[in-house]
Amino acid sequence: MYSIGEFSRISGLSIKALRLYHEKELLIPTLIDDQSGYRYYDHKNVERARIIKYLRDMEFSLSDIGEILKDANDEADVVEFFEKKKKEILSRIHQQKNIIKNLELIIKTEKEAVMALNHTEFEVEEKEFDTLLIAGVRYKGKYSDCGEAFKKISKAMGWNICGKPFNLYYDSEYKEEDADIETCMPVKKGKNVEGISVRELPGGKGVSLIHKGPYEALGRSYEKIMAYIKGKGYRPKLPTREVYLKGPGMIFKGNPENYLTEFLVVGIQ
Amino acid sequence: MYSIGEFSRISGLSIKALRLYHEKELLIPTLIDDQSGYRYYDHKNVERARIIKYLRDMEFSLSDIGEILKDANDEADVVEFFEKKKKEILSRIHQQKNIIKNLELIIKTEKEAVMALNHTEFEVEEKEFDTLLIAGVRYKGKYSDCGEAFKKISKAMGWNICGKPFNLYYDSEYKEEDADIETCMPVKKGKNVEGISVRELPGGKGVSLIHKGPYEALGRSYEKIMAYIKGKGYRPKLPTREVYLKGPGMIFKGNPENYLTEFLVVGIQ
DNA sequence: ATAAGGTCTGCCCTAAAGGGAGAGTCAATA
DNA sequence: TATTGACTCTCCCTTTAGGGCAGACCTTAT
Repeated sequence: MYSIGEFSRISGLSIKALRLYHEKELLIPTLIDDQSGYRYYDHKNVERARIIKYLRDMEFSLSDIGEILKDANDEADVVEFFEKKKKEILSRIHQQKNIIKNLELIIKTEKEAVMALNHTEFEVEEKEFDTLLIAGVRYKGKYSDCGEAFKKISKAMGWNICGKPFNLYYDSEYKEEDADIETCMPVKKGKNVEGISVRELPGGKGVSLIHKGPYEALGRSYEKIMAYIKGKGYRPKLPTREVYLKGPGMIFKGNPENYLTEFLVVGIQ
Repeated sequence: MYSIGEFSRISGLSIKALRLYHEKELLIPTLIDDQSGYRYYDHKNVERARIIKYLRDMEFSLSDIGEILKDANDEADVVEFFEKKKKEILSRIHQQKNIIKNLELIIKTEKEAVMALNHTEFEVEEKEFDTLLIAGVRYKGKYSDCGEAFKKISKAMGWNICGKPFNLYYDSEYKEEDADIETCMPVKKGKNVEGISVRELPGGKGVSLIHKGPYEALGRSYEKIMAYIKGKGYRPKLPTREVYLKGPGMIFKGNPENYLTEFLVVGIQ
């Protein structure tokens, strides 16, 4: 006969747990002293304690364990409990993996933004651009309409999206209203659906300038890149691109002073 | 201005949750009517509610969310929270995968036992046996000593074990005490360690008989297989094998009437 | 006898709400 | 204006599997 402390050391279950299991009638001491109320356990309890501990380690609830111990005398009878538990855990894992995907998306976005902030001088650069598969929605309207277009593309393309969102501007002049805009996202694959065109955007030689700061001040950087192009005698090809490297995030609006936008004129001659 | 019910529909948070978030000062209504105590929300609360819901979906605790909303104004500031959360979830997934492994082990064992119970007639069969890589512990003693030997092998071989445990009997006669026994488990790979020999067990033509019932009654099946061998004029080769297809399980002792043991005499001539 | 240490019950605490009681409030209708 | 029905308020209890603590009681050794 073991006192509760000894039995706790034997079974690896805490005293509190043993008292709880007694209360829930999962593990009833062999003897309870009438006078003192002391619980005494013997070797027959060891086996049952081992089973309970094992099932707790498998994360069965106490009520499940109660049912298992009540209904089952043989491993064969618990298989259905185990199958059910397995399914539960698998679906839990699935859910957690989705969360991780979401977390990683934001982590990655931020890391890239920090890299961009650290490693560029925000000067005009000439670069070679690859052809890019994109999903785009083209419309005439205002810049601010692009939010809705992004939502539409996100919904339609889901996990196929593989890069930063951007706008293509088809007007050769600056237009406040009624501008000819195509809102785009790079994709791995995808099909044309109502209003969304999936196609290749040609690459080639181009110039790039990263703009740091609020969107209201984009004009200055626009002038700068155009002045560079003119200075070099290039003839810019439409559409121009505006890539939103870092803007208002999925969670916070963020500080507009840290927004990063990349102007691209691809296909200079 | 929205009442709590309207705001609940807008934000997708339950009324109970909104009241809780108010109490925890995570989401404070724009106006609280002095007379009635009614909470009123406006559009400025919508954004914060969206963030809170998003973070709850990522399974952040309310206190974490409080810290995030207090300390951070920008996505960049939350990256460390996200990294930490990601680590937590990954370790949780790891743990759950281990549980699943354990569950599957028992499920598989039981399914195989059920198959064995259904598909054999418990008659002597002649079969061809493959060579088997095993880890074995050899000793002189009683049958009941094998439990400890199995524990030793399990501990040393871990996840390399790939089949049912069995004993090899090297005595040509039945011995109660001081029998020459080798306790074995099939393994995928492994090295000789103190007391455990990892090697190939030769296969070949052999006879098999499955015994259903308690170990005490093994004698009858032993006689049966020996009678068969004698009747065919085979000369049995030592050691004989006793494979424990289903015995007392990891959880329950089970019903001995359903224990399954396979006798094998491999290498008949 | 006394002291030390073990054990008892009972109460409160955790996280994130959900459920319900009983009272008060708002808005529309008769 | 009165009433009705739908909302909302606060307060309290419940969930899980125990942990922590207080004050009382018990066992065992010296």
